[in-house]
Amino acid sequence: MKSGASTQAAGDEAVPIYALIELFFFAYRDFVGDADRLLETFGFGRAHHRVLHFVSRQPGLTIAELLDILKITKQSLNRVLKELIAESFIEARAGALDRRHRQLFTTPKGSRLARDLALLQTRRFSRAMEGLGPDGRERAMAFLLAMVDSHERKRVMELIGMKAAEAQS
Amino acid sequence: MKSGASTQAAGDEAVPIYALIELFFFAYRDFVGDADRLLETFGFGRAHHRVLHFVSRQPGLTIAELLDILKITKQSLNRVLKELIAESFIEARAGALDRRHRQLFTTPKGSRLARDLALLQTRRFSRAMEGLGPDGRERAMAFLLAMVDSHERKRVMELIGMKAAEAQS
DNA sequence: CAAAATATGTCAACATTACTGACGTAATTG
DNA sequence: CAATTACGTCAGTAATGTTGACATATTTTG
Repeated sequence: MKSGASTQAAGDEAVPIYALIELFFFAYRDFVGDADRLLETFGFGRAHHRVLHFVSRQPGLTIAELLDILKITKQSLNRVLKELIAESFIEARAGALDRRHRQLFTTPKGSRLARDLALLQTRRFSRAMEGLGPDGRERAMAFLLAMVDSHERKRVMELIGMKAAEAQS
Repeated sequence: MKSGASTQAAGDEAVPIYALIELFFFAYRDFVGDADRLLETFGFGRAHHRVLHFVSRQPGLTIAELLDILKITKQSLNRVLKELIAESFIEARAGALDRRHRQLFTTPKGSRLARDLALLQTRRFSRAMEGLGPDGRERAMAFLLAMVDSHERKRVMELIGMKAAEAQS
């Protein structure tokens, strides 16, 4: 058995990489914190943010498609979606082809909030990139993509419009 | 005004970096998912994980110090801590110097679970690193550290035992 | 066309994790 | 000994998630 290998996949002598575990925890906490503060001023939480984000990114999304992305139950979605619709951040129309479906769209007000939230988070990324050299962004994307479950990776790449070639380091 | 700058910090024409936002979201979801599944078999949640993790990393931690790391209220901490103590994953002893303090330690059982959880997450990191070239780990750490709030960065570096020199790209 | 399947909405009950506020107790400090 | 500190606990509330059951509108199928 090779000792000191970089992968340390063996079950015997593996040493936890505490630094990465804790960095990921703190980085994500501060990342979502940006959005949390803005959402609070509207009386919204993270659940509202996720719904607003994916509807704004994929206008015309149906309830079923949204549930599949968020992986929550329809009862759970319904509460936050109802609030977003009641306060005119999102609009639901009967499906164009199949009227049983409801297609979701952001209103101008909803689009603006979604964009403001995304820009807050973009700002944190941009600042982080400043100290990371010219290929920092590609490297960060490759790292994050590699952290995603392998069977979900293709779907995530489609969602973000990433070409397969960009995935390689 | 410089247009097309890589930082795009200006308020006018900034374009959200959706790819990074969404990758970070999915990567973190799958990362914590590993631990969630193991914790479920013990009837524990993420709150228990965080407590167990930091106590195992810093034996002798007091309640106040733990609250400061987790940034939750003592009432919130108390419930999960009580369960972890009741099921002998964590032990609380009166403070060595000041008996008002309670110092927290993991039991052998608690250490084992903490280690298993950390190894699950380490495994995901290790696999991710395989496709990222030899300096993937340093690059990932630099990226994540740069994503942390600047005023928290020093403290996080101390916690993970990172020297200042390693922070530069 | 009637029956079945599909997409969604809704009601009820419950769990986890967080919060605020108030009060109690033990130990230390001045 | 009085004040402060560290912690525990009780009560009430909120956000987000769950399961299960049932209603409604629409489309598809036999």
